[in-house]
Amino acid sequence: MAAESKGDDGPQQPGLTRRALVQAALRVLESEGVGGLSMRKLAAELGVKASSLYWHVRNKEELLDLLTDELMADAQAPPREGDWRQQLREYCMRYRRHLLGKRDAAKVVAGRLAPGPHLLRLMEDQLGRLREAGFSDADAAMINYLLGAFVQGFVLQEQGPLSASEAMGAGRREVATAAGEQLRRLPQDTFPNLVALAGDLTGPSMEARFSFALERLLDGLSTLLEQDGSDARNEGTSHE
Amino acid sequence: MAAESKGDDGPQQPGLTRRALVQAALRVLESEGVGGLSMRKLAAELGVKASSLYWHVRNKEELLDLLTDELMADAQAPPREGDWRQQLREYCMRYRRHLLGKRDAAKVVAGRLAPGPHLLRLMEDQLGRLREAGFSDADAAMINYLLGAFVQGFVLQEQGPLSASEAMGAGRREVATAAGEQLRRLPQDTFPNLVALAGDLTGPSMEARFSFALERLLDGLSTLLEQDGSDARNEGTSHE
DNA sequence: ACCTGAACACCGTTCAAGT
DNA sequence: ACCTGAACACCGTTCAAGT
Repeated sequence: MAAESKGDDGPQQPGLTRRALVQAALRVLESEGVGGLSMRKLAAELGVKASSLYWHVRNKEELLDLLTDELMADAQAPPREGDWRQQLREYCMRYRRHLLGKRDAAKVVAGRLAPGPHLLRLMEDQLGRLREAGFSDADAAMINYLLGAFVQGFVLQEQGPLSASEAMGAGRREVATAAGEQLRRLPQDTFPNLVALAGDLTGPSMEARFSFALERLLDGLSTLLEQDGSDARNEGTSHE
Repeated sequence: MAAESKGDDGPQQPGLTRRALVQAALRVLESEGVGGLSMRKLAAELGVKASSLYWHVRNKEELLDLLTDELMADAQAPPREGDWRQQLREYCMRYRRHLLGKRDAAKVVAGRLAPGPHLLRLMEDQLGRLREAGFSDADAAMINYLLGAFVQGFVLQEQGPLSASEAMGAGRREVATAAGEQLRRLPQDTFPNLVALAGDLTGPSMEARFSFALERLLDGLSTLLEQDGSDARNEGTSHE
């Protein structure tokens, strides 16, 4: 597979492109997970020895940087329909779905802000919508960061093993109800709230948790627009 | 250091307690970072061979579960003064400071929800305050989860290398201004917003970003309380 | 310019064997 | 019951050497 499309940036085909490297990394990630993504396996996927990779890439960190951007390659911005709130909601829900769709994506992306071209494209688009909605420049920049961190952090928890010792074995639902039982059995005099809210704490799906958090966040953002609808538009707080 | 206080749960001292194991792991984490925390180094810290550890702990995952809870051992709930908003703000800021204070804490804790006794203590306390503030049981449970995920996700980004290839080398400030320059140099016709907001995107400190996000979140939570201040208190939405 | 071979200094985990 | 020795199957990275 992966017939080498000769691309538009190189004069000859040296057998191994950075592009090919990253694509192969993507395949290994999908099939082996982040724990199985090693330089040696990646080399094998490319029919080459591990030491060869270091000609194209400084080290594994750099490879992961490239991979991070590649993970965003086919992410799509939502349609420009509805108000800003609807659009931001769609942005976050799509981003979450996108990350959930690629194996261990959140673990790769996790605190890796190195912005590649694919991410820049999405940032550009989102910033435009935020400014059109009436957010100040400073607020738009903050919101853009905040939403990314929010979704990434959330999916990280969602993709990781719920209770770590149960990494393999039981499904999420069983683990959750088991956790609920455990909470209910706590000593009621020292943990009255945990006992009382055992069901509320362990019942909601990740879907529901995400949705709840997102709506709260959007509520919070809307208060930024409520004051001044006047002409002092792009002079919001300056966050220095 | 670490004279073996004999504790209250074991009849004799077998030389190696789970407690001692975790304490040693904490020390190795502090001195070597999460990348340097290996079973072999941990064993060495305890004056023992790596294979011995597997008598006390199923595998490294379990060790990290225990470590995760131990990282919360000396976390403190904020004083009960001010309104709910002030208290929740303090909760989040303290949690952030706490994680920032322990090397690579966020990376260990990251999607590891296995709740140990220390975390349970904090949850119990926070849930109590949320209910007293007037949040429904379902909302209180959601908020408790949400705030934890929020702070953890945020600190993860903050503790990781900003731009990954610059893991070592330049300080955060230089990296940020360099990123700003890079944004400003983008083609203005395809990235007008990134060019215009380059300063707003790269200027704010992590402190400011966290603060902004937190206030937005708190704004969003307060809208949950604005409707019904009446008697239908603990009958909020049910999030199933 | 690009790739290999061989080595270095590591990993997590298992399991028979010791005491 | 608790710990060790030795092994297995891996890692990331370097660097002289090949072509």
